[in-house]
Amino acid sequence: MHDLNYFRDHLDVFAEMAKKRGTVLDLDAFRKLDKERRELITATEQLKAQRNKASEEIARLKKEKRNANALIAEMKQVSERIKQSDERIAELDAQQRDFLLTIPNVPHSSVPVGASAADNAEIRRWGAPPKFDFAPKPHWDVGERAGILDLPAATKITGARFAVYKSWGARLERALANFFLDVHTREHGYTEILPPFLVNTASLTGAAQLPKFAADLFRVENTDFWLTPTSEVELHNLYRDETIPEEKLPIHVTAWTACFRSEAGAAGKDTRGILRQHQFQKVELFKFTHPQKSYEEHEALVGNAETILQKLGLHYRTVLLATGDMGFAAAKTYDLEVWLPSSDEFREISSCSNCEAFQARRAGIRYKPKGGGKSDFVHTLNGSGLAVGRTWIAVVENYQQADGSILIPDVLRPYMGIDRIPAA
RNA sequence: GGAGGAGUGGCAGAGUGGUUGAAUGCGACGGUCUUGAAAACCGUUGGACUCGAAAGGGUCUCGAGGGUUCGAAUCCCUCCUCCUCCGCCA
Repeated sequence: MHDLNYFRDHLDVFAEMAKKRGTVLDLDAFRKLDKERRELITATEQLKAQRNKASEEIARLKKEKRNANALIAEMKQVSERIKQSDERIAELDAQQRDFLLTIPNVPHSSVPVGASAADNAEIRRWGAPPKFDFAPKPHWDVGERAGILDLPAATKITGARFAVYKSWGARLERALANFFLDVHTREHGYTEILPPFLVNTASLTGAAQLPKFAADLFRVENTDFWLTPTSEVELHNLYRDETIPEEKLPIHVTAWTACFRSEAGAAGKDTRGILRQHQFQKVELFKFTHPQKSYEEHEALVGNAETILQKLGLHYRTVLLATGDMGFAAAKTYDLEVWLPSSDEFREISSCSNCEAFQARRAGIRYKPKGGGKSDFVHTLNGSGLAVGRTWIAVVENYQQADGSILIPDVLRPYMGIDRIPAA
């Protein structure tokens, strides 16, 4: 959500931004609503001041045992008017809030302008595609052949877009999550968090998933609980409605959770295999930073995620998303795309965003400057470090062998206890 | 799930309809004293929004939301959270 005053004073900036992101804003309606609201607030506060003064007066008259009936009668009228105004103001507030909540963040000036993923800018590549003396198979083939992935079983138990991992496949998933957390906590200085997997409406609104993206979420019936779509929600809300002393910044946290997404708009997309699931695991990186440090922290965060891919020896590229391809809350986003040899393409495995004060404002997360002074909103950053399921795919595809076995990258061997998943 | 109890400022803890945004204590900050520190003493000390160039005004805020009233931290209703006991349970 944007700062109301800033928004009001920079409507042209937002019109321009909407154009870049490919949406339209009804700014005339906003102007009208805002004008009525402000005038009404000013008038009502004057009435309240009058009432407060009269209340003191009444108290004094009563103390002196004098008659205050005339004043009380007058205030009765005033109170009635205040009540009506307050109701109208509440209506206008709600309308204004609803409007502001649906406006996306303003892209940073370094973000390429463009309507779609085609306009994204490749920043760098690492490594090289592995060479095969046979045609590499897609992960569902490799997984099934090695007996580590059972999709029919998942369909029976739950339905489409769910997976059952078996034997070394289950072990690999667990090994990856542990490895990620160990690197981020031991080498990158993040504090490990294990949060709830169910979150409430306020948390989702604070993290900018609601009200706009309800259709992408699973909700638990008859409760205010939703299945978390990403632990970004939980980590962000760790400090909701809190003011953090500046000397505690930056705060770096990481969490492993399951993530649940309805994939409402993805019918027919990536239906084979486990690339796009209703449930997947992810290790998330999250930072609360001083506003002036957020862009250097952003680069560092992307580097933290890249480190994982490098340690695993997986070929990948780093992409700067264009305005039209960015998420709602982001001001700037890098995606990491890992090489999948079966389809000869890069696929997203991490998305690292600087949301600046956008989420912090929605959730009321401030910092108090060292020398005193006015508190201000922190900047928040999030990134996958990494998506576990997609890393599983990348390892299985990139390290598959002609005989159907799968080599284990060196860094994972202590976690797996073997150096190769045998062909079944 | 059943029965009780409680939610007040950074913390502890008063306050049950009228100059109470809130006593008092602790903490924190500034000062006096001291070679330095402690102790003692003096003073300052929530936040959000808003009008104003500033000085300085104003509104809101005692878990949340509603209600009663001229006026609510105080009375009523709903909800949330925490604590105690019982039951159930990984």
